[in-house]
Amino acid sequence: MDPMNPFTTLLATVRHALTDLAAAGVLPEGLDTERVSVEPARDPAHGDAATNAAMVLAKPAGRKPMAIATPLAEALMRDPDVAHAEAAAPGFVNLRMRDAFWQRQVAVILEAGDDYGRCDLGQGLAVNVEYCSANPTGPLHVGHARGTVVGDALASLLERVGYAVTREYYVNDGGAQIEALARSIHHRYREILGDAPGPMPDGLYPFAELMPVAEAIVARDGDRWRSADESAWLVPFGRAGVEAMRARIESDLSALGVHHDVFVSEKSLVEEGRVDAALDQLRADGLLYEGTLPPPKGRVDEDWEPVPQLLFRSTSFGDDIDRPLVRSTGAWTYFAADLAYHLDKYRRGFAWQIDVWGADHGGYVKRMQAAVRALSGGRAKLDVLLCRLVNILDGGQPLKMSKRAGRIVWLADVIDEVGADALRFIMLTRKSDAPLDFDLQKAIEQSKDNPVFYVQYAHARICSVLRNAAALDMRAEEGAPDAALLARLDDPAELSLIRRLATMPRVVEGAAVNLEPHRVAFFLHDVAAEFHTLWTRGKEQPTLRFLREDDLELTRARLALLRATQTVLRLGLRIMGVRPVEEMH
RNA sequence: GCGCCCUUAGCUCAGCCGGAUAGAGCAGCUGCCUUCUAAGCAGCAGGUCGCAGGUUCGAGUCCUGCAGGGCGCGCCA
Repeated sequence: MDPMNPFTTLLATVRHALTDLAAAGVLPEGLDTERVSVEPARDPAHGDAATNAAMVLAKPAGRKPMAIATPLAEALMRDPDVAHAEAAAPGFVNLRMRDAFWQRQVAVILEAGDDYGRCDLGQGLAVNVEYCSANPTGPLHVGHARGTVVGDALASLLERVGYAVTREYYVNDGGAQIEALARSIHHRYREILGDAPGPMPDGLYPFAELMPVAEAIVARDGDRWRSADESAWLVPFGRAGVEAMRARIESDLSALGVHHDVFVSEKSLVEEGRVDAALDQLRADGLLYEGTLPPPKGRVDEDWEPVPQLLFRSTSFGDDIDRPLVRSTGAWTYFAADLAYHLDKYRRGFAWQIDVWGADHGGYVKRMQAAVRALSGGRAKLDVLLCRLVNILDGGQPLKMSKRAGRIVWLADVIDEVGADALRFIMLTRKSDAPLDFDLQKAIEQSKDNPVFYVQYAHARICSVLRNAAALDMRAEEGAPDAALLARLDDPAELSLIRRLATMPRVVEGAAVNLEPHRVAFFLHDVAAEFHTLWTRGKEQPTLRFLREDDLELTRARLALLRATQTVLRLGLRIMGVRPVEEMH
């Protein structure tokens, strides 16, 4: 039960009325009211809210829906907050609440302050959100932005509804890509020493950001690695590269306002024997075997050779095919290390794990979920949020990145140009599995095509009025206003805005349980729209202006509404990780 | 061939664990700046919700099939 959510209040009211009807013999006793809900009315003509109670209970009660809806409406009419209740075919009960019910929400918001929209849905349950997790082989580029922003907003959202959230980053600091990093740095190293080693070979990293790493090695070690055997420098060069790139990535994340609680190193897991331990556990459960996988069907693969491998029986947990754990080189597969990592999360107390991945890893979801189920004995759950690739545009023209040619748009550069706020907001304006265009020009132009400014403008306008109020000595008071004062907020546009604000708790809950942070962005857009409407009406009709020197009481009421709106915008933006601005430039 | 995701207005997308007459932005058209910031507002126009069945009192939403698009399909991450 969430006291800040007026719709849960109404649901309780409806359930109470149903109990009364049962006591009066209109309904059977002991009906299951689990499916009864109260939702905001889509059409204002239907009132403020509607309940499906009569339709849901018709069958179990053995009554026609309208035979329940009619007495239910009568019972609800007795509630002092209900202005009107009526049954409507095929069995809705439409509720219109008294203005005071909505006006009270302004006080609820102001009393709650920063805690508005919080609830205990999560009941303190630990959840681990792993996101970004880019390989430490280079700085973050724009392609990393979406998953990073979505993961971070999701983490904030889950915190908001009462989960104990850990933000985590998995560092793939082992394996072939680190060797490639080491070789790339060695190539730069020889360049600096004047060896003219030619263009960066395919498969290595050609971008200039590795130069400082090589320079640091020259400064420290001179030319001692110049003609040394690869086996001598591969490890130290790789370590230097990982160290430098991890620092750079953390700085990129910091510029974006993202701060992970935990970084877990894949290399450490392997070195500590955690992979062996995870596989031992699976082996003990009879989930490992030596076998040969069938070749992929309908797809010609010249190189395919049937080879017996160590396999994990993931098909027992819903996967399509069993998965290999050891490469022909004898090294663990990435999946094997990931098994150890997810077991580690479970051991650290996370029965709920969320991974945010790029959509190109979609084929990986089933096996990882199977692994988490297997390793936890079915006690842990893994959700995977897939983010589709963002189309980067520059003035309407697609911008193709090419890692081989070193044509990469670095995240830090984008943040410098458009700002972290615009970037984060735009990344949250689409469902994560929907395509998303990100146009650098539009974000820079700050034109009206840029959605972040619409919301920030609303917040800035409110701040402007509050400043003007202070200048006119019509200062908004700190505490929550009383009912008599709030009763002055009786204009339809004001009440409409209040109703919108009051949906924030259910929007936040819905966004959290469905793992869809984008809903917050759409909600804020709607709030901003209602506010801009009210503002413009004040320009057209002076009696609707917020600051009325001829009516200080009304002014105080409207300032309270503005502060409540400001609070909702601020908190919503905070979930998205976007800073509210106090004025536009 | 198989798996996952997607298909809603001219374009880009919302649509709240099924709910009443499907919404927003952009593009187009018409209005609104001596007045708290016009980066805004009001209005007009625009949709067989890919197609066909099914479940249900009720389907854009759930199920099945089909079509189209995206991603992926042993020892890359």
